[in-house]
Amino acid sequence: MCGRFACGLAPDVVRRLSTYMNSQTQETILPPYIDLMSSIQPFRTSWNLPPTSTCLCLISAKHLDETEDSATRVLCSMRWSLVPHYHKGSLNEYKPILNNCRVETIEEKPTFNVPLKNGRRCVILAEGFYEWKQNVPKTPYFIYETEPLINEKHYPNIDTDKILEKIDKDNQGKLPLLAMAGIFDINRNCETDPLYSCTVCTVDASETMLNVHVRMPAILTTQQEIDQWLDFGRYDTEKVLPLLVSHNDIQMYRVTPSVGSTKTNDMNNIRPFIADQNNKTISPNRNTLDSFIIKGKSFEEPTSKNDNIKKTKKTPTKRGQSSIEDYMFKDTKSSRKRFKK
DNA sequence: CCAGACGTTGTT
DNA sequence: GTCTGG
DNA sequence: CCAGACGTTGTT
DNA sequence: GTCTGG
Repeated sequence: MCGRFACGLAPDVVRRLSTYMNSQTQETILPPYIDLMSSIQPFRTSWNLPPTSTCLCLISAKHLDETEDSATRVLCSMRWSLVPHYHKGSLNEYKPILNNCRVETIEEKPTFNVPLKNGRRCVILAEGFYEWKQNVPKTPYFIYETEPLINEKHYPNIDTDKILEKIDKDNQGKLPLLAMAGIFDINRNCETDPLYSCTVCTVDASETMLNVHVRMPAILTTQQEIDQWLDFGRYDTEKVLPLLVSHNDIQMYRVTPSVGSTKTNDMNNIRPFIADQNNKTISPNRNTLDSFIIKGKSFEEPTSKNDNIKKTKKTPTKRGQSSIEDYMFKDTKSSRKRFKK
């Protein structure tokens, strides 16, 4: 499932990271950014985005301009939590919080199938998402595909070029972005007309994800998958729904319990978190990853009777030799797996 | 015909 | 327990 | 998703 | 808007 995520990168950075090769023209294109939520609730960079907040996503440009080719992409902001096209009245009068939609039943639910028939598919961009393991006390994890930048000196409020340089150098050019498949709709009855809102498609948890939860977002992993998911002109529903499968090429670590409150929206949320012997919080404030390692703390799973969580093997950490990998769940198997219903 | 629903999650 | 706000 | 509130009256 | 139930 996906009920909270992080996107602390400025729209301009996300835009630059969304540079793509147009499959029709073979041109490298920097997509335009269109803040569709500017008059309602403009996108704000945050490491703690809950349902109903404004997020960033990619859609086909043809949704906004009929004359555009459907392979052309646009980066835009939308409300996360679908407000269906049929809803009448104000935004807040719509009670169900539709932040997720189940892939298994997407075609039998009118709320999702109608936008789907209109090709309203989007890709919601995040550095990673959070999941609370439902033990006592419940413990939050940050789940991601590519390691995010976790040195606050580098973003969000610095020069875009410098961040890109940093990603290129420290992240081997891998993009610290997760592409979650989503459905969006347009509501023209609200006083906030038109309202663009989206929902994250969910699938059964993959092996790695099962450490924490039984559902997970459908993640798109290649430019080809993103191309097909977005290009409703060339790929119909039947062709693209099979793209939405459990994905196992993810990593995760525990994060601070303070991520529970949406008031806490700083970068500490996506740093590895370690509890002390009494399971009390060691505040990650001002700590960099290195300072955890220097304290010699290991990644400890909370234990409880019902817990069958896998423990990561712990090797004593030496100063200066440890890396973020010491705090991760590791994948051992292939990146993809299909799970039968 | 009109009225009313239209959803996911987790938990029991 | 249930709703609202973020 | 989680956290936090959940209320009225009269008076300053 | 569109489907289901009465």
